[in-house]
Amino acid sequence: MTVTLADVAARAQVSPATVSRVLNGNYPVAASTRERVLRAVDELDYVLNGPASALAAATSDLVGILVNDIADPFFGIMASAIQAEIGGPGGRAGGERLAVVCNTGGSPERELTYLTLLQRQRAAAVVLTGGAVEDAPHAAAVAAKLRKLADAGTRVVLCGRPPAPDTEAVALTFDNRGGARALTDHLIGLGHRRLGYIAGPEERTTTRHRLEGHRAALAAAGIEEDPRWTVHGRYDRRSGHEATLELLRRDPSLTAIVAANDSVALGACAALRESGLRIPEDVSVAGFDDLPFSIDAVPSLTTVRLPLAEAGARAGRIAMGREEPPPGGIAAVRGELMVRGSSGVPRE
Amino acid sequence: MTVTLADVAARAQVSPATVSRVLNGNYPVAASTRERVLRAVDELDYVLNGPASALAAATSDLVGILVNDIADPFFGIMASAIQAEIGGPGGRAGGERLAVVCNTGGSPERELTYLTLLQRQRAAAVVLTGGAVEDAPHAAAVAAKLRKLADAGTRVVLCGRPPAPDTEAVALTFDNRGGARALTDHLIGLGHRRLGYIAGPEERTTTRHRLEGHRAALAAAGIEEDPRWTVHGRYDRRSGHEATLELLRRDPSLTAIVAANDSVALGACAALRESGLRIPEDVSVAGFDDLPFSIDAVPSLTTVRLPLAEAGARAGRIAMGREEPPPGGIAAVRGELMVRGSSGVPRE
DNA sequence: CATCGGACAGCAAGCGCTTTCTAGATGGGG
DNA sequence: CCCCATCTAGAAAGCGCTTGCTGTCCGATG
Repeated sequence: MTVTLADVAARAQVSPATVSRVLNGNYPVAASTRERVLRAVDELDYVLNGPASALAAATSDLVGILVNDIADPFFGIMASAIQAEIGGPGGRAGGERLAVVCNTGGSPERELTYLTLLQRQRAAAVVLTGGAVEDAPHAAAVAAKLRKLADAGTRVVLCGRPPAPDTEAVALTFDNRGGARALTDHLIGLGHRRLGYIAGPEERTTTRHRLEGHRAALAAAGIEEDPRWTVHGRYDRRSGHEATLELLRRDPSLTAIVAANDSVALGACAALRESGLRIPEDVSVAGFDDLPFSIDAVPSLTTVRLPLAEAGARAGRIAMGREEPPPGGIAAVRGELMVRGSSGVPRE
Repeated sequence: MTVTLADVAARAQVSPATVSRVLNGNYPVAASTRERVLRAVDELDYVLNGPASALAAATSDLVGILVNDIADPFFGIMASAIQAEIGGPGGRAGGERLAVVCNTGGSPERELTYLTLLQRQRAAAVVLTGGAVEDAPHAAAVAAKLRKLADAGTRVVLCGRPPAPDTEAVALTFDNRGGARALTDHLIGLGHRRLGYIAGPEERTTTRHRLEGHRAALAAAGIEEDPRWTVHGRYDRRSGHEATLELLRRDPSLTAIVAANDSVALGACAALRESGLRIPEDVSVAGFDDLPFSIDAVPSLTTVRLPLAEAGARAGRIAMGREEPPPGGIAAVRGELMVRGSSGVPRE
């Protein structure tokens, strides 16, 4: 029924071993023989059996990319960059690898299951993107999994994620703390003293780091933070909308709102506008990430640009062994403050 | 080194066959035996070898999702919905499948290569999303590939993509023509007579269908189209920005601009604003797709909502054989006109 | 009490490929 | 002119799992 290596070998009048060697190209085969084999492959329309070769060679050409939310451009951009370097079809890399992205939906269990699935497939490499969940047992489970993957020869790279201790995983970490600090510093510099903060989900590292940076800026300026000024939500627009209304209810005198990311900031803008407040005359708004749509917002969004594509590309290259990992296996990727129209001098 | 089925069997004092049956659960195994096996699996931290079982069973649990651009929420939303139904970890489905998304970047060659890679992996199903390229040889090559995949037992579903003739592939097609028609009808109804159109890349089905719908509306209203009113570009914001400036240069008297999709529309809005034109007082703008950010634009975008998530979910279920394919293997998915602030009565 | 059928468990034959080791050529140097 | 180094191709042993078929044990049946 299906064409096998043996069929090709028969047609080309060589042994299966030779066909295999032609296809893998890592063993000398005479040019004439090679050509004969390739012709047979073509004529029979032969397609290598992936599982069989993975089994025999004890390695596969699968590379996994884990993302929290595939519908979010934040992850889409990174995934795209990673994949381009992994070299799926058409990539810069030579061999054809199946770069696959797995959507964890932010759930720790799914993350673990995907990791197991990739381990099961004997993946060549795995790149984990996005913040981790701050749950000790889960973190330990993930670390154990990563260790096992590394043992099995799978290269592990973390992109935009804190390092995993006791692991061989290379980590490219975003400097969320520093970016948030710079952002709030900017707002304080404009004269703001009462700043609302819409944070992400409580248990995520990204959430915590950004919040810490924000608070560090407040502390440095001698501003005592009012607990009512912080609201937690999800990393989406809707959440920003709701949280803003809540903040406004709690303290109508806020002059600035700092959001966990750009989507949240956009939701905040909508809520402010609906409440009859002008941006930035009445309230300044700031986001984080600098996704493509942020510059198109009206007014355009003040935010922190994260080099998502660059970091992803680098992670991809490291995963493929085409770039040296950073010393110590850890590198911090810095963000850049982008001051735009949504932030201004506070009223009064 | 690595733990194998045989190791587990030895530890549980049963034969490898029994362990396999416990793990696959499709053969009667006494409860006590099963428990003993599971304990051994746990103690040894055993992970099934995917390639080996795929080889032996001649099937794998891999499901491929092809998208044009993973960084575009249009595809992200569909992919997410498909994946949720495929049942990757945590999905509704029972078995654990590795749902993987492959980024073709809109390139026909990559698309083909990914298809081959999936065929090589003996994928259980493949879902192709997004418009196809209108190139006869390529279309034929894809059709041939899809036929081969189907022959090998891979279920093939097209989501938001025109049917592939002579193929067993099930197609869930977006009614781009109808949506575009309704959108332009709306604009004409408001009184617009000079409408610019920013189309997508020339050779894509989606581009052509939307443009045809637009032109049908013009024709029905007896409006003769000026060739200068159409500009082709890519499906991104930047393209919308450039194309709008070009349209304005060609004919400053345009009162409406219809964009190939929402991202393009946003770019158009930015360009109009920079040119000192108000939306919709001076120029109305319309998009397509109704992505999440469209409602947040200022003014919010008049567009056509495509039920991306619903269509993706359905495609996923069909791919898993959990839902009957539509009669004839083809179903049209209709869009819904969303009239918002960016469209209004033309000036003068 | 002998027999029969059902419920489990094991044997062993592959699945299609890779790779080590071996063998046959070939050709150049001593 | 023979031998050895160099190339190239083949034989065959798995890789780790699934599954058809064959047994075995046991309670139920006549």
